[in-house]
Amino acid sequence: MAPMPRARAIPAADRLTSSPLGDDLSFLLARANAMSVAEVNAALAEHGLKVRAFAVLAIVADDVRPSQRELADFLRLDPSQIVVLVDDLERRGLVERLPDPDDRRAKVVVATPAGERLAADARAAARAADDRTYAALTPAAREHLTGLLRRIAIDDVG
Amino acid sequence: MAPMPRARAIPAADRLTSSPLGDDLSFLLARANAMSVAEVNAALAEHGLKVRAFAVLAIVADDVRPSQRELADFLRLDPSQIVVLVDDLERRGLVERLPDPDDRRAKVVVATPAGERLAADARAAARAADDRTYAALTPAAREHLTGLLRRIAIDDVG
DNA sequence: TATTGTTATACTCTATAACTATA
DNA sequence: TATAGTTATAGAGTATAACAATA
Repeated sequence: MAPMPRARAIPAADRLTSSPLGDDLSFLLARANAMSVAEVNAALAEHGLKVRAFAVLAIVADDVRPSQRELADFLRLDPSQIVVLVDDLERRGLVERLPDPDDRRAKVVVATPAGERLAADARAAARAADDRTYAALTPAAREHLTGLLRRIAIDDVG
Repeated sequence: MAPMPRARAIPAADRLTSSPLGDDLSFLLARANAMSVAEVNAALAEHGLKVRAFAVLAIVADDVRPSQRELADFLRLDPSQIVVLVDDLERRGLVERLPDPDDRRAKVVVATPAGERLAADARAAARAADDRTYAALTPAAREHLTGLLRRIAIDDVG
Protein backbone atom coordinates (compact mmCIF):
# COMPACT_ATOMS: atom_id res chain seq x y z
CA MET A 1 0.00 0.00 0.00
CA ALA A 2 1.28 3.44 -0.99
CA PRO A 3 2.22 5.78 1.83
CA MET A 4 -0.08 8.70 2.60
CA PRO A 5 1.13 11.87 0.90
CA ARG A 6 2.53 14.26 3.47
CA ALA A 7 0.59 17.39 4.25
CA ARG A 8 3.60 19.44 3.19
CA ALA A 9 3.18 18.19 -0.37
CA ILE A 10 0.18 20.51 -0.79
CA PRO A 11 1.36 24.06 -1.64
CA ALA A 12 1.29 26.40 1.32
CA ALA A 13 -0.88 28.99 -0.41
CA ASP A 14 -3.57 26.39 -1.09
CA ARG A 15 -3.49 25.07 2.45
CA LEU A 16 -3.99 28.62 3.71
CA THR A 17 -6.60 29.88 1.28
CA SER A 18 -8.69 26.74 1.71
CA SER A 19 -8.55 27.04 5.50
CA PRO A 20 -11.71 28.33 7.21
CA LEU A 21 -10.15 31.76 7.55
CA GLY A 22 -10.13 31.94 3.75
CA ASP A 23 -13.93 32.13 3.85
CA ASP A 24 -14.22 34.37 6.88
CA LEU A 25 -15.93 37.61 5.96
CA SER A 26 -14.11 39.78 8.49
CA PHE A 27 -10.77 38.37 7.48
CA LEU A 28 -11.41 38.87 3.78
CA LEU A 29 -12.61 42.39 4.50
CA ALA A 30 -9.43 43.16 6.43
CA ARG A 31 -7.24 41.70 3.73
CA ALA A 32 -9.03 43.48 0.89
CA ASN A 33 -8.84 46.73 2.85
CA ALA A 34 -5.11 46.33 3.47
CA MET A 35 -4.58 45.85 -0.26
CA SER A 36 -6.79 48.82 -1.07
CA VAL A 37 -5.10 51.14 1.42
CA ALA A 38 -1.64 50.21 0.18
CA GLU A 39 -2.64 50.82 -3.42
CA VAL A 40 -4.38 54.14 -2.72
CA ASN A 41 -1.61 55.43 -0.45
CA ALA A 42 0.95 54.68 -3.14
CA ALA A 43 -1.15 56.57 -5.70
CA LEU A 44 -1.70 59.54 -3.37
CA ALA A 45 1.96 59.82 -2.37
CA GLU A 46 2.86 61.98 -5.37
CA HIS A 47 0.19 64.44 -4.22
CA GLY A 48 1.54 64.52 -0.69
CA LEU A 49 -1.56 62.88 0.76
CA LYS A 50 -2.47 59.69 2.54
CA VAL A 51 -5.90 58.13 2.76
CA ARG A 52 -7.05 59.95 5.89
CA ALA A 53 -6.03 63.43 4.77
CA PHE A 54 -7.44 62.65 1.33
CA ALA A 55 -10.77 61.68 2.85
CA VAL A 56 -11.00 65.01 4.68
CA LEU A 57 -9.98 66.98 1.60
CA ALA A 58 -12.34 65.08 -0.69
CA ILE A 59 -15.29 65.79 1.58
CA VAL A 60 -14.68 69.49 2.03
CA ALA A 61 -13.83 69.92 -1.66
CA ASP A 62 -17.30 68.61 -2.33
CA ASP A 63 -18.85 71.62 -0.66
CA VAL A 64 -20.25 69.66 2.26
CA ARG A 65 -19.11 72.34 4.74
CA PRO A 66 -18.85 69.94 7.70
CA SER A 67 -17.81 70.87 11.19
CA GLN A 68 -14.82 69.03 12.56
CA ARG A 69 -17.15 67.02 14.78
CA GLU A 70 -19.12 65.89 11.75
CA LEU A 71 -15.92 64.90 10.00
CA ALA A 72 -14.88 62.89 13.04
CA ASP A 73 -18.18 61.03 13.19
CA PHE A 74 -18.31 60.29 9.49
CA LEU A 75 -14.68 59.18 9.18
CA ARG A 76 -14.77 57.26 12.46
CA LEU A 77 -11.80 59.23 13.73
CA ASP A 78 -11.36 60.90 17.08
CA PRO A 79 -11.96 64.68 17.02
CA SER A 80 -8.35 65.14 18.13
CA GLN A 81 -7.18 63.36 14.99
CA ILE A 82 -9.27 65.67 12.84
CA VAL A 83 -7.46 68.59 14.43
CA VAL A 84 -4.10 67.22 13.30
CA LEU A 85 -5.31 66.43 9.79
CA VAL A 86 -6.97 69.83 9.32
CA ASP A 87 -3.93 71.59 10.81
CA ASP A 88 -1.73 70.03 8.18
CA LEU A 89 -4.11 70.73 5.30
CA GLU A 90 -4.57 74.30 6.49
CA ARG A 91 -0.82 74.88 6.79
CA ARG A 92 -0.52 73.79 3.16
CA GLY A 93 -3.22 76.24 2.09
CA LEU A 94 -5.62 73.51 0.99
CA VAL A 95 -8.44 74.10 3.48
CA GLU A 96 -9.69 76.84 5.77
CA ARG A 97 -11.50 76.86 9.10
CA LEU A 98 -14.46 79.23 9.04
CA PRO A 99 -16.44 80.26 12.11
CA ASP A 100 -19.91 78.77 12.20
CA PRO A 101 -22.32 81.71 12.65
CA ASP A 102 -24.90 79.38 14.24
CA ASP A 103 -22.53 77.95 16.84
CA ARG A 104 -19.51 79.88 17.91
CA ARG A 105 -17.90 76.73 19.29
CA ALA A 106 -17.90 75.01 15.90
CA LYS A 107 -15.61 75.50 12.92
CA VAL A 108 -16.68 74.75 9.39
CA VAL A 109 -13.99 73.28 7.16
CA VAL A 110 -13.94 74.37 3.52
CA ALA A 111 -11.52 73.84 0.65
CA THR A 112 -9.49 76.65 -0.89
CA PRO A 113 -9.20 76.83 -4.69
CA ALA A 114 -5.82 75.12 -4.39
CA GLY A 115 -7.48 72.45 -2.25
CA GLU A 116 -10.16 71.89 -4.87
CA ARG A 117 -7.54 71.46 -7.57
CA LEU A 118 -5.50 69.02 -5.52
CA ALA A 119 -8.65 67.12 -4.56
CA ALA A 120 -9.53 66.64 -8.22
CA ASP A 121 -6.06 65.35 -9.07
CA ALA A 122 -5.97 63.11 -6.02
CA ARG A 123 -9.40 61.74 -6.79
CA ALA A 124 -8.24 60.72 -10.26
CA ALA A 125 -5.19 59.01 -8.76
CA ALA A 126 -7.36 57.22 -6.21
CA ARG A 127 -9.73 56.07 -8.91
CA ALA A 128 -6.84 54.63 -10.90
CA ALA A 129 -5.65 52.82 -7.79
CA ASP A 130 -9.13 51.41 -7.25
CA ASP A 131 -9.18 50.13 -10.82
CA ARG A 132 -6.09 48.11 -9.98
CA THR A 133 -7.44 46.86 -6.65
CA TYR A 134 -10.79 45.78 -8.06
CA ALA A 135 -9.56 44.63 -11.45
CA ALA A 136 -10.94 41.14 -10.82
CA LEU A 137 -14.51 42.47 -10.66
CA THR A 138 -16.76 43.49 -13.52
CA PRO A 139 -18.32 46.97 -13.27
CA ALA A 140 -21.61 45.33 -12.29
CA ALA A 141 -19.93 43.30 -9.55
CA ARG A 142 -18.19 46.45 -8.30
CA GLU A 143 -21.53 48.23 -8.04
CA HIS A 144 -23.05 45.29 -6.25
CA LEU A 145 -20.14 45.24 -3.81
CA THR A 146 -20.54 48.97 -3.24
CA GLY A 147 -24.19 48.49 -2.37
CA LEU A 148 -23.50 45.65 0.05
CA LEU A 149 -20.76 47.58 1.84
CA ARG A 150 -22.93 50.67 1.96
CA ARG A 151 -25.58 48.74 3.84
CA ILE A 152 -23.01 47.66 6.40
CA ALA A 153 -21.04 50.86 6.70
CA ILE A 154 -23.60 53.61 6.20
CA ASP A 155 -27.25 52.73 5.99
CA ASP A 156 -27.22 50.52 9.05
CA VAL A 157 -25.68 53.22 11.23
CA GLY A 158 -27.26 56.22 12.87
CA MET B 1 -38.82 85.72 -4.09
CA ALA B 2 -38.12 83.34 -1.24
CA PRO B 3 -34.52 83.07 -0.11
CA MET B 4 -32.59 79.93 -1.00
CA PRO B 5 -32.58 77.47 1.87
CA ARG B 6 -29.17 77.42 3.45
CA ALA B 7 -27.04 74.35 2.92
CA ARG B 8 -26.83 73.95 6.67
CA ALA B 9 -30.54 73.17 6.80
CA ILE B 10 -29.84 69.68 5.40
CA PRO B 11 -28.74 67.34 8.21
CA ALA B 12 -25.01 66.83 8.34
CA ALA B 13 -25.21 63.05 8.14
CA ASP B 14 -27.19 63.26 4.89
CA ARG B 15 -24.84 65.79 3.38
CA LEU B 16 -21.95 63.45 4.17
CA THR B 17 -23.44 60.11 3.18
CA SER B 18 -24.70 61.51 -0.09
CA SER B 19 -21.31 63.00 -0.92
CA PRO B 20 -19.24 61.16 -3.54
CA LEU B 21 -17.16 59.57 -0.80
CA GLY B 22 -20.31 57.81 0.37
CA ASP B 23 -20.23 55.75 -2.82
CA ASP B 24 -16.48 55.25 -2.96
CA LEU B 25 -15.63 51.58 -2.77
CA SER B 26 -12.31 51.99 -1.00
CA PHE B 27 -13.83 54.33 1.55
CA LEU B 28 -16.75 52.02 2.28
CA LEU B 29 -14.34 49.10 2.54
CA ALA B 30 -12.22 51.00 5.05
CA ARG B 31 -15.23 52.05 7.08
CA ALA B 32 -16.78 48.58 7.12
CA ASN B 33 -13.42 47.13 8.11
CA ALA B 34 -13.01 49.60 10.97
CA MET B 35 -16.44 48.63 12.27
CA SER B 36 -15.66 44.93 11.90
CA VAL B 37 -12.27 45.16 13.62
CA ALA B 38 -13.74 47.10 16.54
CA GLU B 39 -16.54 44.58 16.97
CA VAL B 40 -14.26 41.53 16.71
CA ASN B 41 -11.59 42.99 19.00
CA ALA B 42 -14.23 43.69 21.64
CA ALA B 43 -15.49 40.11 21.37
CA LEU B 44 -11.98 38.64 21.51
CA ALA B 45 -10.89 40.73 24.49
CA GLU B 46 -12.33 38.30 27.04
CA HIS B 47 -10.15 35.59 25.48
CA GLY B 48 -7.04 37.77 25.68
CA LEU B 49 -6.73 38.00 21.92
CA LYS B 50 -6.87 40.66 19.24
CA VAL B 51 -7.57 40.15 15.58
CA ARG B 52 -3.98 39.60 14.49
CA ALA B 53 -3.11 37.06 17.19
CA PHE B 54 -6.48 35.42 16.60
CA ALA B 55 -5.76 35.08 12.90
CA VAL B 56 -2.48 33.30 13.62
CA LEU B 57 -4.08 31.04 16.22
CA ALA B 58 -7.07 30.23 14.02
CA ILE B 59 -4.82 29.18 11.15
CA VAL B 60 -2.50 26.95 13.14
CA ALA B 61 -5.42 25.47 15.10
CA ASP B 62 -6.75 24.37 11.74
CA ASP B 63 -3.76 22.08 11.23
CA VAL B 64 -2.34 24.09 8.36
CA ARG B 65 1.20 23.77 9.79
CA PRO B 66 2.48 26.96 8.17
CA SER B 67 5.98 28.33 8.45
CA GLN B 68 6.28 31.82 9.86
CA ARG B 69 7.09 33.07 6.39
CA GLU B 70 3.87 31.57 5.05
CA LEU B 71 1.91 33.19 7.86
CA ALA B 72 3.50 36.55 7.04
CA ASP B 73 2.58 36.27 3.35
CA PHE B 74 -0.98 35.16 3.98
CA LEU B 75 -1.73 37.70 6.70
CA ARG B 76 0.08 40.52 4.86
CA LEU B 77 2.26 41.13 7.90
CA ASP B 78 6.00 41.58 8.04
CA PRO B 79 7.90 38.44 9.16
CA SER B 80 9.19 40.42 12.14
CA GLN B 81 5.62 40.99 13.29
CA ILE B 82 4.89 37.27 13.09
CA VAL B 83 7.83 36.71 15.44
CA VAL B 84 6.22 38.96 18.04
CA LEU B 85 2.76 37.39 17.68
CA VAL B 86 4.09 33.83 17.84
CA ASP B 87 6.35 34.74 20.78
CA ASP B 88 3.32 35.86 22.73
CA LEU B 89 1.16 32.88 21.80
CA GLU B 90 4.04 30.51 22.61
CA ARG B 91 4.67 32.12 26.01
CA ARG B 92 1.00 31.52 26.81
CA GLY B 93 1.29 27.85 25.84
CA LEU B 94 -1.11 28.17 22.92
CA VAL B 95 1.26 27.37 20.05
CA GLU B 96 4.62 25.69 19.52
CA ARG B 97 7.43 26.20 17.03
CA LEU B 98 8.53 22.90 15.51
CA PRO B 99 11.64 22.46 13.37
CA ASP B 100 10.83 21.84 9.72
CA PRO B 101 12.67 18.63 8.76
CA ASP B 102 12.72 19.72 5.12
CA ASP B 103 14.28 23.12 5.78
CA ARG B 104 16.28 23.67 8.90
CA ARG B 105 15.91 27.45 8.59
CA ALA B 106 12.12 27.27 8.84
CA LYS B 107 9.91 26.74 11.85
CA VAL B 108 6.46 25.24 11.59
CA VAL B 109 3.86 26.74 13.91
CA VAL B 110 1.32 24.37 15.44
CA ALA B 111 -1.37 24.77 18.11
CA THR B 112 -1.19 23.05 21.49
CA PRO B 113 -4.34 21.40 22.88
CA ALA B 114 -4.90 24.55 24.96
CA GLY B 115 -4.49 26.60 21.79
CA GLU B 116 -7.07 24.49 19.99
CA ARG B 117 -9.55 24.97 22.81
CA LEU B 118 -9.02 28.72 22.94
CA ALA B 119 -9.24 28.94 19.15
CA ALA B 120 -12.64 27.24 19.22
CA ASP B 121 -13.96 29.60 21.88
CA ALA B 122 -12.51 32.65 20.14
CA ARG B 123 -13.94 31.56 16.83
CA ALA B 124 -17.42 31.41 18.36
CA ALA B 125 -16.96 34.89 19.82
CA ALA B 126 -15.75 36.20 16.47
CA ARG B 127 -18.71 34.66 14.71
CA ALA B 128 -21.08 36.36 17.12
CA ALA B 129 -19.33 39.67 16.49
CA ASP B 130 -19.69 39.15 12.76
CA ASP B 131 -23.40 38.52 13.18
CA ARG B 132 -23.66 41.98 14.71
CA THR B 133 -21.48 43.65 12.08
CA TYR B 134 -23.31 42.11 9.15
CA ALA B 135 -26.78 42.15 10.66
CA ALA B 136 -28.08 44.30 7.81
CA LEU B 137 -27.35 41.56 5.28
CA THR B 138 -29.34 38.41 4.61
CA PRO B 139 -27.37 35.14 4.69
CA ALA B 140 -27.47 35.08 0.89
CA ALA B 141 -26.12 38.63 0.69
CA ARG B 142 -23.37 37.72 3.15
CA GLU B 143 -22.34 34.80 1.00
CA HIS B 144 -22.36 36.97 -2.08
CA LEU B 145 -20.20 39.54 -0.31
CA THR B 146 -17.81 36.81 0.78
CA GLY B 147 -17.42 35.66 -2.80
CA LEU B 148 -16.78 39.17 -4.11
CA LEU B 149 -14.18 39.91 -1.45
CA ARG B 150 -12.55 36.55 -2.01
CA ARG B 151 -12.01 37.43 -5.65
CA ILE B 152 -10.30 40.67 -4.64
CA ALA B 153 -8.34 39.44 -1.66
CA ILE B 154 -7.43 35.86 -2.51
CA ASP B 155 -8.15 34.56 -5.97
CA ASP B 156 -6.65 37.53 -7.75
CA VAL B 157 -3.35 37.28 -5.90
CA GLY B 158 -0.42 34.95 -6.48
C1' DT C 1 23.65 34.56 -3.49
C1' DA C 2 19.11 34.19 -1.62
C1' DT C 3 15.97 33.03 2.19
C1' DT C 4 14.14 32.21 7.24
C1' DG C 5 13.79 33.85 11.45
C1' DT C 6 15.27 37.37 14.54
C1' DT C 7 16.41 41.93 16.71
C1' DA C 8 16.31 46.78 16.82
C1' DT C 9 14.45 51.13 15.58
C1' DA C 10 11.51 54.63 14.04
C1' DC C 11 7.30 56.07 12.28
C1' DT C 12 2.23 56.14 11.80
C1' DC C 13 -2.11 55.31 13.61
C1' DT C 14 -5.31 54.99 17.38
C1' DA C 15 -7.33 55.73 22.01
C1' DT C 16 -7.79 58.40 26.25
C1' DA C 17 -8.05 62.07 29.31
C1' DA C 18 -8.08 66.78 30.47
C1' DC C 19 -8.62 71.64 29.37
C1' DT C 20 -11.20 76.12 27.14
C1' DA C 21 -14.84 78.30 25.21
C1' DT C 22 -19.14 78.13 24.20
C1' DA C 23 -24.22 76.15 24.33
C1' DT D 1 -24.55 70.11 32.40
C1' DA D 2 -23.20 69.05 27.79
C1' DT D 3 -20.68 69.87 23.43
C1' DA D 4 -16.78 71.60 19.91
C1' DG D 5 -12.26 72.06 19.45
C1' DT D 6 -7.68 71.51 21.32
C1' DT D 7 -3.52 69.61 23.63
C1' DA D 8 -0.80 66.01 25.49
C1' DT D 9 0.43 61.35 26.04
C1' DA D 10 0.69 56.52 25.72
C1' DG D 11 -0.14 52.39 23.27
C1' DA D 12 -0.89 49.64 19.13
C1' DG D 13 0.19 48.89 14.53
C1' DT D 14 3.43 49.19 10.60
C1' DA D 15 7.74 49.60 7.91
C1' DT D 16 12.73 49.14 7.38
C1' DA D 17 17.27 47.60 7.91
C1' DA D 18 20.66 44.54 9.54
C1' DC D 19 22.30 40.05 11.26
C1' DA D 20 23.06 34.69 11.90
C1' DA D 21 21.97 30.25 10.23
C1' DT D 22 20.88 27.71 6.37
C1' DA D 23 19.62 26.84 1.44
